[in-house]
Amino acid sequence: MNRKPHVTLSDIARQLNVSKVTVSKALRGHPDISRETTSLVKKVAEELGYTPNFAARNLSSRKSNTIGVVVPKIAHFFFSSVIEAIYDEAFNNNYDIALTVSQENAEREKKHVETLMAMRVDGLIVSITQETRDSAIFEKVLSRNIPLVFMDRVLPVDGTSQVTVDDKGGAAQAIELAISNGYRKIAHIGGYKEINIGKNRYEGYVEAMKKHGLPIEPDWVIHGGFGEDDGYQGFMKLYKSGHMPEFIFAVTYPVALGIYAAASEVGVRIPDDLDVICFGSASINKFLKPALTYIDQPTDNLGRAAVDLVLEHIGETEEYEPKHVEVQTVLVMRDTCIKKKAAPAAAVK
Amino acid sequence: MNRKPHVTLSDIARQLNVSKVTVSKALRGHPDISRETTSLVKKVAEELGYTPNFAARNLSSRKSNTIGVVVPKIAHFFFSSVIEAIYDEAFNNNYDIALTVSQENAEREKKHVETLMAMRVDGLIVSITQETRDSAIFEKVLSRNIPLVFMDRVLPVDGTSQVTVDDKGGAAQAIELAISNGYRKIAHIGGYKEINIGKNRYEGYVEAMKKHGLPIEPDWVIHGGFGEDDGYQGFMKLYKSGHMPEFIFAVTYPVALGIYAAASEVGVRIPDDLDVICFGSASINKFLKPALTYIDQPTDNLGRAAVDLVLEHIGETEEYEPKHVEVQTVLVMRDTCIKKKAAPAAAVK
DNA sequence: AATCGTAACTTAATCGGTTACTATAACAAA
DNA sequence: TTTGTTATAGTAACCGATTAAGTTACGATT
Repeated sequence: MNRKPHVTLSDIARQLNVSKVTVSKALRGHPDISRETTSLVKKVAEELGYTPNFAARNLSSRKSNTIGVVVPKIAHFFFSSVIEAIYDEAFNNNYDIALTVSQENAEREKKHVETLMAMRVDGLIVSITQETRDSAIFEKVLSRNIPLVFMDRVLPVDGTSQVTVDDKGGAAQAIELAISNGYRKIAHIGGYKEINIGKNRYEGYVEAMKKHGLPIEPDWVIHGGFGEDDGYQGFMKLYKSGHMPEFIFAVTYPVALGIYAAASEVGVRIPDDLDVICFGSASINKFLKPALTYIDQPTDNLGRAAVDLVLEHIGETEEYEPKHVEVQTVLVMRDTCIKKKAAPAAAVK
Repeated sequence: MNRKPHVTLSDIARQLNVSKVTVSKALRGHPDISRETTSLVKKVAEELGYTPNFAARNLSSRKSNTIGVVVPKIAHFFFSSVIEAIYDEAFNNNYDIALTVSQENAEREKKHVETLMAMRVDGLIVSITQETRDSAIFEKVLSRNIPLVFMDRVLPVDGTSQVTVDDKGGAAQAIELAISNGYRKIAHIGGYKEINIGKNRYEGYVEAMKKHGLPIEPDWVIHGGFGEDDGYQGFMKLYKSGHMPEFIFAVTYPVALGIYAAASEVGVRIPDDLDVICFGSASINKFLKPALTYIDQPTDNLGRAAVDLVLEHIGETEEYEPKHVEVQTVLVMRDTCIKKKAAPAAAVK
């Protein structure tokens, strides 16, 4: 492709017989330049079809006005919602977003962080992959003094800020509801224990169980990934053991869907034979039969909080104080996790 | 924030007592530089923690190695899937993606295109908003000789390439299936006629109907947006008219979901009282009761084809030839749009 | 009248690379 | 010996902005 040369500040300057600095300042509304000159410059810029060159601007000003984002997935209700919020919040603050997708692959994640550093992003928002264990690359980010905010899925690295969901509290709330509805045999199909959301949701489950003096059967706690397939496998493991619980707390919405799929395959009816609750949701939940009762993660708040927090850090001139923002969850009642054993043969559905 | 100064080529050069050009070339594996020097340079770069400065690189090389993308939505199965494919395909070709989200807002869309031009993206992939009618900004892109590929939702602009789905053919296929299953009273809740996907799916419907000599009732064709709410409203309009069809072809999956919601609200049973088919799907379709039979849009192919096409255009040295790639659809049978009126009281489901 | 302040610009340097030439040495070919 | 190649590296200019540090003119101040 042969490109037409782009219009530059100098082109405008030449046309008006002023210096390019004058043009630069005028376009940025700098008070040095008189009203008339400014409007003249703007007029000519428009006529010539001037488009600023961000590379040049970033290079000389040493900032990109961009926030780098690394997420493990996009085609997933939780992340796509959060990302939409991030874009919107950044847009409202006149910041650009450089989004990258790690595909749950730690190596890609590392590459992306390097790319974003090369772009000299002003700050970074990261949600780590399922498999991320090494924090070296993030230490490198910190050593460059680039504000780093972990979102939802965090790695314990000193000096980083975090925006998370109250995983423990939300999980406990889910279990409390199940118990108050009469369930005792409660299983948990959870995520990896090495990552905060897996660990904390599991702990919330454990705490609530203990609080009510309920035993935690080792084979009723299954740890794995956060996807549909993990839910499917988890259910099958429980099912094949022949030792079925009456209730399952699923670590994510996709995991719950996997449970639905597996259950329907082997003829286990939800919620009659087995009841379920889960952490997170999706827009289509209302079309699910039965619709899942769930612990809602306010994706919009999460995204906005993450952006606000990096921006805050970017604004701080000195070493910034790491901060931990925790977003509260809300229990949303739908068709599952309902009262167990209503008056026999008189259940008013 | 006070940032540490970044390591530059000159820092490495000084350390090794060579010129920065040598370093630059070495790092890029230029044959000018000997094996030993190259590996020495790379070693020192590593030790010093060198991170290239993309702004500087882009500025002097006059290319960004980035493809700009503008989509109307993210938190939507179709787009999030396409975007994931776009990211992946770009990654495999060593290109970066600059993603922007217009939120179905033409004004934002325009701003985003301007930003991407300012970033000097090497090419552009755009899926327009529902409301985009003005092509001025896109003409501007073309006048700069920046390859522009419209994806899925296209605007008729000379000189642009397109990657679309065979909307007309897919729609016709859906109608054919309905007719072959015995339906005659077929309605269409469609999108805006001003935009290709709305227009072509509508035309596919019309053609198939005409081909089979079936009348098209004016009040059985409803044009609107592509969201859930549009489906809900569309159904309600049909319902309130008292003149109900026996079958609806929905222009998108969300529209079909809206129909489901409205139908269940007023007690119309799907597929018994009213049967439905739609264009597009979502990963959760299998959990829907009844699961929708649909015209599948191969999102992965779409995304990859779009990237491949821009890259092809970017690679062309001369004026490029606009190209139109059409991705084929696949009819996927699920629980709806099944044979009507099977042998009475003997329907083998 | 000398000094000052300020509005409105301009000059020069710089950001961190890349590109297009140029230079040098070593060795081969003639 | 002369000329030609080739491998390897260096020089200088430039990409298109921004920033810091001057200028200039002119009315105000004392």
